[in-house]
Amino acid sequence: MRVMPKKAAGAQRDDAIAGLGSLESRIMEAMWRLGEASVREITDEIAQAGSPAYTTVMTVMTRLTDKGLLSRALADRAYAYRPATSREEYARSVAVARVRSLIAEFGDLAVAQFADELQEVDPVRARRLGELLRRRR
Amino acid sequence: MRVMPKKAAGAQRDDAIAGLGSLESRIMEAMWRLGEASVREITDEIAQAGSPAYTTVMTVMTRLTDKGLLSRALADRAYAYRPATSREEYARSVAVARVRSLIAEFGDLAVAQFADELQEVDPVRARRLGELLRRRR
DNA sequence: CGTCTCTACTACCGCTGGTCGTAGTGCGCG
DNA sequence: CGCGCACTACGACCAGCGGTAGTAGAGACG
Repeated sequence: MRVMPKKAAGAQRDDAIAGLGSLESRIMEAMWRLGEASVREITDEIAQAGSPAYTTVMTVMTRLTDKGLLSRALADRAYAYRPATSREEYARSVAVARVRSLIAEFGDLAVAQFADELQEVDPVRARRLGELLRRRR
Repeated sequence: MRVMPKKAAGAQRDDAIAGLGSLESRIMEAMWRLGEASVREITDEIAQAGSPAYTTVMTVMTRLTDKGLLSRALADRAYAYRPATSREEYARSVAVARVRSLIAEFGDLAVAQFADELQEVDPVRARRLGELLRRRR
């Protein structure tokens, strides 16, 4: 059939967590909140804002499974999904990747900018980092 | 006409600098190397690897101009392009953006990971960062 | 058996970036 | 003076990603 271009799709890269799209983020948030859930449950859970269709949620959850962010197991008749990693672990791994590529790509510049930025934005954290680096040597 | 799918296109996000595509990167590198150049000159300059067609280079250079990375001025009959910013400036601005979003998104986690990673990958730079943070307070 | 629900499959949209062909335009040379 | 060459403008296609969703098919259940 001719799909009605109801709202105009397209990835909008907005509030997204880490390297995920906006819906992917919302779903992961819900998954971390619920721990284990079916597509139905997630659909209901994120129903307040923008309510995507059941099948949309399913498609995205399948993609998240392909990406290794969710795992699924048959329970009853529907799949029971659960996060493959904790939110913290995920955040950590993304942070590590980001930091690593930052240092790899920019080297000293990254270090200098990091110092500047941290100093400006949050001197307390800057102090803390100084401590960390001092203690560790 | 029906375009021959000669090689299959699609952005491949490989060796790319910063937030640019691979061809965009190669072109910017060449531009920074040459300082000022025409589409022809850049086409020749990057001709060794994968040699994109003249019009491909032109299209991408136009896009880079739209993005504000290049500026152009009519000289003789062809446009004379030049980098809008130095390589260093560009790298700096990208680094700033990356650092900023890293800190904004991950906060303490970013700081901790940065320290860890730097320590592991490059203790010398870690020491330098410690210096930077100490001196600045 | 008909209905409901869930999954699998398929497909479209918009955007980005790589890849070009074609048409139009202007300059210089024969 | 007119033709051809070089350059630009425009448009188009391709592929991948992420959001969006319809349809078909299979199993559960009344």
